[in-house]
Amino acid sequence: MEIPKAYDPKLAEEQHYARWEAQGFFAPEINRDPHAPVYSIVIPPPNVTGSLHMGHALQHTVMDVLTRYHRMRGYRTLWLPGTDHAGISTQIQVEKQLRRDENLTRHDIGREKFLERVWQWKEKYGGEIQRQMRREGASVDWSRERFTMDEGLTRAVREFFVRMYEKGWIYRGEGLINWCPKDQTALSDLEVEKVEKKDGKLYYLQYPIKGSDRRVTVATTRPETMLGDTAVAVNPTDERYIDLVGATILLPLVNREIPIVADDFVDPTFGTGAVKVTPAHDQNDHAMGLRHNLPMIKVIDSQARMSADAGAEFESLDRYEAREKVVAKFEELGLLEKIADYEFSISQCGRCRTVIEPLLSVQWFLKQSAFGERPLELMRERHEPRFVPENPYEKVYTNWLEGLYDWTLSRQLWWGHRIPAWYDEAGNIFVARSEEDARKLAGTDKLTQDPDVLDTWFSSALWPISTLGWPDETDDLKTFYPTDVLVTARDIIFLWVARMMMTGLEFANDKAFKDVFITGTIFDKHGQRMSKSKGNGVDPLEVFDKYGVDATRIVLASIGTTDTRWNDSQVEAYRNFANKIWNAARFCLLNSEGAEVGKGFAGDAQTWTLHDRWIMSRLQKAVRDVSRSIEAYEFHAAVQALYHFFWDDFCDWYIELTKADVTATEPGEARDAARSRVLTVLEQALRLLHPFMPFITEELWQKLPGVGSQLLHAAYKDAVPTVMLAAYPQSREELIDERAESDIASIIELVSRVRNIRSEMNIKPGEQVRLLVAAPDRAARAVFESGAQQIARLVRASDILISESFDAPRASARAVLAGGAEVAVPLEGLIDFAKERERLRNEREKLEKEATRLEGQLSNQNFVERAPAEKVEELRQRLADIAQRTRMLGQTLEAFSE
RNA sequence: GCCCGCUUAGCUCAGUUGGUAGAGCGCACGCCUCACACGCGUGAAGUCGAAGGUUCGAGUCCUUCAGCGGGCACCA
Repeated sequence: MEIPKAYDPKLAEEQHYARWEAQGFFAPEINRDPHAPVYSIVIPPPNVTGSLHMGHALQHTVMDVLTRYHRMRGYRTLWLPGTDHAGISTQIQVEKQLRRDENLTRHDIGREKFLERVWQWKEKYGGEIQRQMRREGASVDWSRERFTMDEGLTRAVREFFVRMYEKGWIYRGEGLINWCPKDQTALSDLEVEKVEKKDGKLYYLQYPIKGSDRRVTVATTRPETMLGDTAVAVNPTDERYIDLVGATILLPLVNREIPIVADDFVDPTFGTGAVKVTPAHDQNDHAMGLRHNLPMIKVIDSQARMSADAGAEFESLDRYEAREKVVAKFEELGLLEKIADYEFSISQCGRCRTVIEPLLSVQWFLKQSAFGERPLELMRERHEPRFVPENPYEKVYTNWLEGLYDWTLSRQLWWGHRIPAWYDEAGNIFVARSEEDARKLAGTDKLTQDPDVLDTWFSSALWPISTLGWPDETDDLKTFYPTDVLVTARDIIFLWVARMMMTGLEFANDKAFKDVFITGTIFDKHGQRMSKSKGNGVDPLEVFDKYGVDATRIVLASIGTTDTRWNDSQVEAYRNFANKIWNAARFCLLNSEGAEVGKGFAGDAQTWTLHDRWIMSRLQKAVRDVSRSIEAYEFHAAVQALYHFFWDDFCDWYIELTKADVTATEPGEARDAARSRVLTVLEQALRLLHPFMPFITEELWQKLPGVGSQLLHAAYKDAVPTVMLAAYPQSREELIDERAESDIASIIELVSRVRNIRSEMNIKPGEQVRLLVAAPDRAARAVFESGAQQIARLVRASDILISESFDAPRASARAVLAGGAEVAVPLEGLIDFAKERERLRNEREKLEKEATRLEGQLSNQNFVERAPAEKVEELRQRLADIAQRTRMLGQTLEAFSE
């Protein structure tokens, strides 16, 4: 068999995915066991405009590991993919294209034509991320792929809206909302980000009081809004102003008479203690306006320009121009007291970073406070969902649910779910599942549908149920809901995670998912968040190209929930690991004649060689640790267990220990058995690795002699053989053999000590040494005797003499092993006595230090009395062993010094 | 202002019931040893952010502080 020396990931990556997909391996229907347990995950739908970034790759890897693991465990497994229509982003993308290619705006071509364009765009460019997911090896069920604007999901959205409206939780009303003047739409509070403004200014403006010479000074960061002031507020307890409450102010520039009102909201210690009130353009002022029944004058329009109500002088000025002009006017009038430097934070659009304008307008809202009760109850009573890591996310989630406010649902966009509300000519509202229903309700055909669409997160909130068929009671919904885990990033816990919980509990009467796995954030190597605008993102596709998908995946899996700085060297390390796997398999395959997976480990374990019993014992422990770790979402631990089992136990020791048997020139039963065993262990390791490294494991598994449907999990027994449907190994406790492990451990220690001597004494690698081993303990001696040939091979010894005690030549390098065995390497003419003495002294020093520490601990009465007896005993044993070894080293050293 | 997290070897990170500090990379030395130089062997390297406390015993529990990073509230 021709097998290249180095693993080329491309070959495997190009072949297997298409075959898996075509064979239907990803769909739950592949599972033929009617009683199989169910495991399901819905993907956080990436934006249809998006392309893969590291965060996706991380989430997808975690989901795929879980999916593949459970599939191999025989679960009826569904990982459901899909994309989000991403209202604003997509609309803007298409508008840009329209402008670039045809110099048209959406208004030029009209709503209907524009939407056609968006759909065309989606068909043409929307498949990018799906292609990239195939590259990742994501084992999603493409037959169930969904898009948030699909017919079924659209129906779900309308159903959601209508039911909430009927319940009175959705309402239409005037409110002060976040308006993005660039995107020309309302935004929910969650889509707004606060940014510190370091070079901010605080303007102190003086307002004259009518019928008095006094002036009240107010401080503001937005002087232009004074044109819309309808009051000045002071704290009722503020003695400076108490006599002014009820007085009238003559508002400069506009000459409006406005009252001074008293309101607890005002902090007397801030600014001047007097606040200008602009109810139409500030959240707090709006609340005060409602409390005091103040007029609400809109002086800024949706373009962030001053309106007619701002006065002829200011009308149509940009808000910032207006600001300057207002300040200049105040200065002219001698009413500008001062301008102070002031740091504060401004709200900006989360998408385009334009400064938000609070605007008073009529919108649709959802009363989330009512909606949040059941998720809170679920957390309090059943502690669900379980967040991984629990800290700090459980608290973040809970705190948010405890302080819910109304959600602005409507968006002044064209691309999205149209609000299912119609108006008759009198302006009456009819909310219905279809226009037809609305007509029936209204008793007229003359209806106009609300032009707005819903916040994209409205449809996202339904994702786990809508993708499974809700509002119909489909089989999928019955089978796969609730889902097992949601894997996502921390920044959408409120926007999405909490809301899915709300809708799931409301409509499907059950939680949307049992667990929530919050992935870590991947930063660049300087600790900066990766972002498009900074251009510091690492493209997963490039990493795939450079190091292979499997290597990237296993690194991502071990990142898991940790915030980490990306560095390629880790991926390189796992690229090397992949190559190690490749070459271990290469070794097995080059020596596979007469051998088959599954053979060799038949019969009584006691008839196997020591190293066979050892590797099987190690394998069981690895299997146990890996499974446990995956189930606890501790992927890092799982990866470590796999890495060290494969590299250290299997490659460094097992293959080396069995090599002589496997590569024996004489064919025969013994050689066949040794070859079959190494193949069998390899095959099990490939299965264990498969969820993390799907491509290389499939590539190699397919090459192994003896693999076939008998290795598949019973639920897939009719399927075409593939490692992805093989049964995930289960730990067999009866094969754990502590005796074999300690026996091999002593051989490993012996080999390591001799290698150390060779290295320290500068013995040329090609040079053979003689080895003398003295083991007073009969059992230990038996172990060394049985492993003599292997030991000789591993330390390059020409011969090895094992006895109860020895009288080694003086010119020998020596070491004392745990348990009191001793080893000597005669080095006639080669030994550097001074160096050997130093080596031994160092060794003794280390032991003595340890002994001193142990003695100290054991002579502490408190310790002996209070620590558990077995702990004390353990330390005594250790001390005894060390004392003996120290003595022996001392003797050796003495003999040396003569 | 309130709440939370992080601080362990030069770098990136593990360390889950408190009981001899770990990995990978990097570094040093020696090796193309018949699976693998994407490799093999050997080695050096940490007062576990600081100070207290609880305990026979603390990287691990408690308190305070410092640096970094989150979340929430406020921001006239």
